[in-house]
Amino acid sequence: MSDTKPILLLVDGSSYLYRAYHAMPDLRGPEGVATGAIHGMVAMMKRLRDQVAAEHAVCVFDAKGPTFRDEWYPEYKAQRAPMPDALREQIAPIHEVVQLLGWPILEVPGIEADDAIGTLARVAAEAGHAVVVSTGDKDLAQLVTPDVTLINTMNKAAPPAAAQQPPEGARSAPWGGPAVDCETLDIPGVIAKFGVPPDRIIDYLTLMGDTVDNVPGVEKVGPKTAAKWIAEYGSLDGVIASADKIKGVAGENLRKALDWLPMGRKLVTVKLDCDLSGHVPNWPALEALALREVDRAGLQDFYTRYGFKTWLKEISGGASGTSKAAAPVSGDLFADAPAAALADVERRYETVLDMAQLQDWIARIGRAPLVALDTETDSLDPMQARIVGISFAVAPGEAAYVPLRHEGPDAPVQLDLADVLAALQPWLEDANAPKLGQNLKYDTHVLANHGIALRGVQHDTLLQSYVLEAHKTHGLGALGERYLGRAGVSYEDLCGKGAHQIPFAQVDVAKAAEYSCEDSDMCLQVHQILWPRIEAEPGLLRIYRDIEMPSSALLARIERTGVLIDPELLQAQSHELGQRLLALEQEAYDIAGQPFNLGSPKQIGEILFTKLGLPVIKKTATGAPSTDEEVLEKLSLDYPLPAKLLEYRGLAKLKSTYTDKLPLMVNARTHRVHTNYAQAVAVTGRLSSNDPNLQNIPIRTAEGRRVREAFVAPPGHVIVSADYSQIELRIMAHISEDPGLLRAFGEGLDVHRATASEVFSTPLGEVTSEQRRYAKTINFGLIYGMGAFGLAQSLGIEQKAARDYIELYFHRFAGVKHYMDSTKARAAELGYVETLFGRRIYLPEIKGGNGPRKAGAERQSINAPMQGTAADLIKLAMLAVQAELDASAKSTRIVMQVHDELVFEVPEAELDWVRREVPRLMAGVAQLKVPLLAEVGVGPNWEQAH
DNA sequence: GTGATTCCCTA
DNA sequence: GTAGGGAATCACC
Repeated sequence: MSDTKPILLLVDGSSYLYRAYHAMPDLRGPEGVATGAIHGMVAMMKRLRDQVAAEHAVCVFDAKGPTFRDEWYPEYKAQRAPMPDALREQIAPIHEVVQLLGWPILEVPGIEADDAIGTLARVAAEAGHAVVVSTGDKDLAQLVTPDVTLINTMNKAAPPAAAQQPPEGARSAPWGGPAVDCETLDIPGVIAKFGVPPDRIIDYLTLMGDTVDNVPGVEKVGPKTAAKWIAEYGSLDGVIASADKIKGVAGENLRKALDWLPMGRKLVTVKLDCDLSGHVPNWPALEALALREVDRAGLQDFYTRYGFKTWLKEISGGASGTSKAAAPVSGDLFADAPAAALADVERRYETVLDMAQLQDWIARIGRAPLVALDTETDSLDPMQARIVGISFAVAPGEAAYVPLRHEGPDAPVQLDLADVLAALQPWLEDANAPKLGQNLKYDTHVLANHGIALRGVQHDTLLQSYVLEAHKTHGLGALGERYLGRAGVSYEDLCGKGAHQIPFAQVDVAKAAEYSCEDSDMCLQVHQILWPRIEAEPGLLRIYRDIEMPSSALLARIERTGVLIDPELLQAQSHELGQRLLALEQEAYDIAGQPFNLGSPKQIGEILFTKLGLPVIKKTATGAPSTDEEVLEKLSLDYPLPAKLLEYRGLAKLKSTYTDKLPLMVNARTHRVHTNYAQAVAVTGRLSSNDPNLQNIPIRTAEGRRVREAFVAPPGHVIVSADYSQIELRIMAHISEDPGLLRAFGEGLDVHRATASEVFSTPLGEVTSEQRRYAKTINFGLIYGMGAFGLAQSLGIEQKAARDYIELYFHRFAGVKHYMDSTKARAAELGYVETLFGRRIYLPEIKGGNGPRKAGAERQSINAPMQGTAADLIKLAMLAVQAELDASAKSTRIVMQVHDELVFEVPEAELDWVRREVPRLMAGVAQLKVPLLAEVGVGPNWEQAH
């Protein structure tokens, strides 16, 4: 594309409407009206203006009502769901604000946005313009010519006039073209993405069809086959001409579709000769489409009405608010607009190599209202990692990197690590010096490894993103991409990956500085976008400020404490397990008549089903005969080998995952095991634990439980375990207000027994253990959003019988039934569910998903509020308990959290206090309509503390 | 070496 | 039926 031609920017407003609506959280303005789509559109239109140096532009929308395609084909778009009300009511404001932002808009009755864009693109190109079409719709790839380029702004944005390099870190597509997420499509780009050139896109779409618009193609033909055929036969006509030569099911389907294809082609072809007179002044001249100045006063009013505080501040002349130095402006009103920040802010990154420079930066971070920091280290293990360098960002674009332990022939002489840390220590440890970072729990460990106690942590972008949209990814690269329009250099770009990875210390200092400064810088800028969004939502603010931020610091402390294990005991168990495995292996070989790998499901399948001819009970996802526990259990009733395999599996699992592994995880310095709690992984708000996972230590079997004997207390101490009793059922009772459940918990009954008593109409005292077991399974099923199928499976009964039980249950516990129905309905309406404390869990597929996915989302909508509220409660409990331990200067330490259980290491002298206070604090974190109950156990090890 | 598959441990 | 982490095998590069 020529860089001298004037640029016309065409925006496919309709395609972005939907995407803005679905991509944005369900934001609400001051009066509770939906603003998510408006917000998304404004962000995108602002960003587009910044990124494309266009003189002329127009935002095109679909008009209401039928178009010529409906006349050709009445079923056109017939499948499409009506526009959601929450979006419909945002259309008028979107039109308004797009115009206020200076854009001409175009909406022509009877003409779809695509056709208007196609026509404008053709006319403009003929008049000597370079045309940029911004759309999320792949169909428009057919418009691409040397003068017409497509960009997809929601994903990736780059000025189209610039040479198009795939972003660093983008993987090559299989055919060697630019990565698919580099969304600038010129002719080579289209070929790379679709496998066919732009002038064959129509043919390609015709073959595939378009389910969204309800245009059929050839059945079973997707992108791969369509591209393959076109490559082979040159064009759709070529494919049609060779239809009888094409083999297989696809060929048959093609022959069936031959009569349809001409109509399909007509429908997917964008019309390039629409009459826009009367809608574009002086059509076909384009002068009327000049991009205008923004209407400041109008925008001010608009932003006020819809509660867009950040933009309001910005347009009212306020700077970013964080920095003395506002972001340098490139002559555009919106240059420091959040969504455009990183691309536009001039970068002033420094590499600090002498003491004077360091002192200067220490002064700057001391003055700055909020500083982002990031440590670079030599290890991913937070307890081992040592600093290689550290960076700070004080304002957008202003950051410094202090290299400390870079090695190699080209590495410059660097400041002494100890000197630098000593100089930084007062600021790092100053609780009144506000700091932020991305996952500062990690940096807290790293600094602690050097004897520095990081304080003054006010924000963490990992947790901000998690609180706002837990279901998305929260890596800094992803955040940069999502909110700043660029991902930045990735760690892999810098260090490589896998076996080829080099230590950070061997990275060139200049590159390391760029990377580290960019990370801190991005973190600061992402914060400027996310923090206002959290602040604006009282529920989310509470979760973030009162739960997640303090939990992060506490988790760092718990991880650092670690837990003492007895490696010798585990090694003895390993040895014993090894002996028994050896024996089992031999027995299995004898029965099978040959040796085979007992660890290989595939080989087990061959022996069991092929050689020995046992019946196949069920198949795996790939169609192979399953050998899982349930299957082997069934088979072991009639055959000897499956029982051996079951026993082998169980013991092998214990040995490899636990008794072998845990001793290897003991930290050489502390002689303890330090897990890592991932705070932003589980969408419901739970923690997860890894390296090692201490949340899945066996308990179900006596065999497995022995592993817990190795989790011990040091001399003079005991292990105390405190766990919430039936916390999720209690939460269900609270939310549903079901009288039966409320009463059962209120009276302190055994809830499963009480459930059985109701369901089976049996007096409480006469409930059999089997009835109780059924009730317990039902209760668990309810928490998981079960259906009859699941219940039948886990009880081993007919689906019909399971359905009867469920019906009976809902009859007796009508409040629970009502809760299930209303939470599903609410989730479908809002697209998310909430915990008692206001944590949000988005369920995108409850609206958009297909059958099974939608059903899955409905189950999540039932489970997530319970699991999530339980997660909130135990986090609050941990904080409350630790606060009390600190306040009364106790030495008792929290050593583990296992979802509804807290494990403590307690000096014997504090045992009485802990037994009394911990359950009291745990029960007191919230006042529900049922009491919370925490049960305490004490022992020399974790097993005996239960 | 890497990623998918299968299996299994926890709340 | 919910939410996680992880080991071993095996086909692939």
